[in-house]
Amino acid sequence: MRALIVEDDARIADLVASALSAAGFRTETVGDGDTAWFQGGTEDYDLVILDLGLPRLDGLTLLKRWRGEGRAFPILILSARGTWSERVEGIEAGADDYLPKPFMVEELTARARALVRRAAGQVQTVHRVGALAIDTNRMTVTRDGLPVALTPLEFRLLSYLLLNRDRTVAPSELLDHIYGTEDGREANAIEAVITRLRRKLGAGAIETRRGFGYRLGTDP
Amino acid sequence: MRALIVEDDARIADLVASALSAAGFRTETVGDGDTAWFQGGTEDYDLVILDLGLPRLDGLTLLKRWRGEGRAFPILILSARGTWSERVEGIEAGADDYLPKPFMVEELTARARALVRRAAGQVQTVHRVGALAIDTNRMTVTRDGLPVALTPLEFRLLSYLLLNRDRTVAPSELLDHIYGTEDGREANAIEAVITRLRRKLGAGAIETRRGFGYRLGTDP
DNA sequence: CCCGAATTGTCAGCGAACTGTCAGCTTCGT
DNA sequence: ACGAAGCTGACAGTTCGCTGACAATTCGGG
Repeated sequence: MRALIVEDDARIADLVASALSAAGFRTETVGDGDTAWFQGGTEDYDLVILDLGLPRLDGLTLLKRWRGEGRAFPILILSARGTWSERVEGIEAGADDYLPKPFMVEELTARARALVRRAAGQVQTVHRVGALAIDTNRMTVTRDGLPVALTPLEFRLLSYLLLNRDRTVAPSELLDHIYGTEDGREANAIEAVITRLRRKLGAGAIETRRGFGYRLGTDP
Repeated sequence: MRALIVEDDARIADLVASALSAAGFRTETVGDGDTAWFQGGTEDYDLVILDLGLPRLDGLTLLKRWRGEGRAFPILILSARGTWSERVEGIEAGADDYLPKPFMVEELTARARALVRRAAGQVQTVHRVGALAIDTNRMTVTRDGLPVALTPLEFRLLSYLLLNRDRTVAPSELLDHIYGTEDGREANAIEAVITRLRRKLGAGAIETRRGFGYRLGTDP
């Protein structure tokens, strides 16, 4: 889960970032509208937290432009001015939810989760790769139709490979994405997880490209 | 099955309309209280979805007027402001159910179906899961035919798992849905309720997927 | 208004599952 | 054939979830 935080007040940005991190998101923060426009236009996020009072490019304008471009990520608006008409305006412009400041962090994380769930519920979440069927919504995996029990870490790793199944993913990249920005594990940790995954999914499920990294196996 | 959707936000109205259509309803949408009052007064519906924040005629007033006229269709209230007192007020005014925004469309359709069934006098609200029979209308549970006494909290938790029985529900999601947006409990509170439920329903009734969450046991 | 019972949140200890590390082995590319 | 990269089994530290006990809160009745 990747979240973009668009907020010029550094204190609030930090608050939001730590709250979302605790809720399982990986967060990136930008402080002005121009940068946000660029980031949101080129990267894919699962959630965007958008402050309306921004320097250089107004939040509402930014929102409309993104939607005009067909960007579909869920957007949650933060605003100091909590009037009803402004809320309606935000929703009409394509926001998915609206939270007036000041807010409780619990409420923020609760709504963030709800948004992501809602967005996820509307897309097809079953992906087939060889003999595997991976349901990212129910968080289940079957192999030749039989359910396979994965641990959370294994599932996260598999999901990331699935998300990038068209290319080879370097171990260092896996380290970055599977774990938060926490303290560093030895690179070998990834290999251990790969081994455990292969034991459960079959040897051909994940292929190694020596010197580069891993990718989902195209065939058994 | 004919449903009237009273909602001024076009995006939400569309969402609700498509969800109900998929659930087998014929839908009509109106965007303000006056028109709704006319439609609901002259036509017969099997279900009305009512937004409280309406232009021209407030939702609650509309509801009371309809009931005062003897209109008996089931009414499901949608509201952004999810306070408990408001919910009580809506129910007292004659609403049959209440759903706070943001909501999941699955939950909406599930409740809509339940309302219609209830109104039709078909007591088809008994769900069977393994040895359990759960009556969401009379709020009773039997295990192998013998009644089981659940506390309100236990029943709410069980109901939510029942509503989402096809997937694994994260503890944090349970926290969000079982309790209002009230002050935060420790996550451990959920575990305590689960333990008490298992003692009453049998160990296999609720299964744990470590690291992911809970789901209703498919079999003993 | 007070008392007792039922309900429900919190805490601490325990056991099991998860996962990082290490050491030795295998495999691959040159 | 050799070295580096990757694999894997074993092991141990840590986390996660379960549960019994207790406390706080709610609710109903007298």
